[in-house]
Amino acid sequence: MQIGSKFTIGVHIITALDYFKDVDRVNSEFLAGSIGVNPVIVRTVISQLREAGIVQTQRGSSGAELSRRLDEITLYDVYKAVGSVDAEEGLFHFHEQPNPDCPVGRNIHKVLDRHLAEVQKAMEDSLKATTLADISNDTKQAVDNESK
Amino acid sequence: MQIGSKFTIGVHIITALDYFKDVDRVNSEFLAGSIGVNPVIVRTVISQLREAGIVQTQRGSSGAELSRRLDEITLYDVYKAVGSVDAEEGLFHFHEQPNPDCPVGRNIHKVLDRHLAEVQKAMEDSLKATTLADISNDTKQAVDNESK
DNA sequence: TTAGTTGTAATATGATATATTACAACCATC
DNA sequence: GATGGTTGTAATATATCATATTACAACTAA
Repeated sequence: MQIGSKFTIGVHIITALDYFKDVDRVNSEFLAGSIGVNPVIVRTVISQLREAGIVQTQRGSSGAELSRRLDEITLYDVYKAVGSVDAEEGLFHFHEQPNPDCPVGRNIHKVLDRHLAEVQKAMEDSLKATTLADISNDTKQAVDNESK
Repeated sequence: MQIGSKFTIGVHIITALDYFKDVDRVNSEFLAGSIGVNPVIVRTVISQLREAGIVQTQRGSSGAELSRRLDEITLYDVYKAVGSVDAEEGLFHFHEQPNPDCPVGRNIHKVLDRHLAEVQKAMEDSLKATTLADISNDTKQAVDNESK
């Protein structure tokens, strides 16, 4: 299994919105061209970023704007915004019908859950350690290095 | 998305193999009954645990045996054994066709990958922190507490 | 020899991710 | 205020994957 590409698409969108902030017509079609996906996917992800307060948009007019500074947006914020992992279900899918008539079956769930919640937290905390400013800077530097 | 239930099924199997080690006929059907899935799923997961050197089995005869002590088996070992996350692909699915004609498009992948590899490592390291002995002990204690 | 079991292939089914079409609502501008 | 471009979102299609199920050969224990 994998965490869906909407997460990396979200990061790509934000990075591009900053990179091309002085360029006209950075619309969903332009972004879709850079990302390599359908424009509707871009609009969907942008909608989710907007609901999360990360970008602002205006219907009918082109181009989303960032609502916060890049160093105030973490990978975790994007991950949450696009719903990479369902908040109810969690990262790990537990088998759904352990047998309540079996001592192991009726206890394993709550025993394991405690540990798995920690694992998920470790992952999410790690996502919080990187900001979109880091990604943006790394990207600009990579572009600079190309011309050498 | 979620990490498939084969992972928690694997943990359940190992816990049950230990819990019922003195019981006869702990075969794939018995385990399937405790877990609440089809016996073929159990046999498949046991096969993967065997390939990973975690259990031993004998064709035709009932009951798998643990190859190592519970405190020498971590959640990470089970996660790896059942292939919860493809080793090639990684935890995060990157959008596959970023545009090489766009400076962001042709650099975002390698920039992000470095950070995402760290996130995945944080998750996996956290899985290493719990052993099956922990799960087993917690389960036995939960069973003990039931009779109070 | 017989009954029970494992290992695995083959297939079915359902869920989910992504792509695509379509269109109403909206904006900027001439 | 008419026009062209755009967003937001619903509806649908398609492909991939997780899980379930059937089937059976290989094997073991008695």
